[in-house]
Amino acid sequence: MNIGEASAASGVSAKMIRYYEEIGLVRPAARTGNNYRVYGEAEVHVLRFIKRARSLGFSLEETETLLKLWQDKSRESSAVKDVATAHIADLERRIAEMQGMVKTLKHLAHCCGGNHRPDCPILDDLAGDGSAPGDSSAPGDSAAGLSRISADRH
Amino acid sequence: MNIGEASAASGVSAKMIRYYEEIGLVRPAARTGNNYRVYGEAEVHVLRFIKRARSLGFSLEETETLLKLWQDKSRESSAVKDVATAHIADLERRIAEMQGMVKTLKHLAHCCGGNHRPDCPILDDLAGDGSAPGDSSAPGDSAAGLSRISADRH
DNA sequence: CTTGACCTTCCCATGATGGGAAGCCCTATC
DNA sequence: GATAGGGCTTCCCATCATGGGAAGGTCAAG
Repeated sequence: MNIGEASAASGVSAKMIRYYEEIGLVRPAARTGNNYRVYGEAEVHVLRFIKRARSLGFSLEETETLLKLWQDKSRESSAVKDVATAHIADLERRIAEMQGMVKTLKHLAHCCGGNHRPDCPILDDLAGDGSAPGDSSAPGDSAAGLSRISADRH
Repeated sequence: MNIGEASAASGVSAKMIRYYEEIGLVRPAARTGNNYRVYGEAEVHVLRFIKRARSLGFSLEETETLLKLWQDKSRESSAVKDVATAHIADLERRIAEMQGMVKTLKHLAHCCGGNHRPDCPILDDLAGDGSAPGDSSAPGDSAAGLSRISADRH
């Protein structure tokens, strides 16, 4: 199996398969005479394991841990559960963080007329108080165009 | 005000203030004779605006848009509301995605004994079927140590 | 005059992924 | 046999937002 076929069989892009090999997450693939990587069912199985772990939000580092536990037949299931439990806690923390943002934003959006008039509680909140940006001493427009952000996309 | 004071007053690190200037999110600060950046209240106000927008999860690109709207006195509040609404939708999409992960993980963790024995439904799920990694034809351990991931931290 | 705390610019790293160039290999078609 | 196309290789670069740190200039206090 070439890398393209292994990619199709595992759902991991060829680019990522090479990357996983480079960082040592998977063992270096065997090579044919023409220097092509060759894969068997076992390697594809490992790639699918990684793919599944990634889809559950595990980092590559956590995935490495899980992969080692998977291959360690004398593992204790508590070790696996610990990794999963820590990951759940991390996800829940991030979910709560984002839910807080959503709550605030929904409140602000609800209070915003969303019409042709300029008064906007969303901007008022972002500004901290209700004042406009350049009212005290500055020349006014402080955003001079995000050239690097908006233009350098290709 | 030097950059350190502006940083303390705004909550934005000096590193980030320089970066925001570099990418054009904020106007280049005035300089003193010794080439130090100087900031006034208006600039700090802008930095706080950015800080608040970031804390609500807006990207720098979205923040740029909001900043321009803030400074555009003839804006229509609907434009601001549109940005916020799109961001809320994005957050909710990501929250739902993570909640799906949590749901699956909690189910698996619930089914896992978490004891000294090796059988583990979490690993079984990641493996797709119930088989072990190297059972078909491979030499066994496919994770050869994530040297780049685990060792190169400094 | 030294020390320490600032400031400056410049380069590099993160995490996980994609894009793309330059070049080699194989197969199918003309 | 030549050529076209597609797949493979390595290598470099980009993302997004942020931090670390080096090398060197500047300033104020001791």
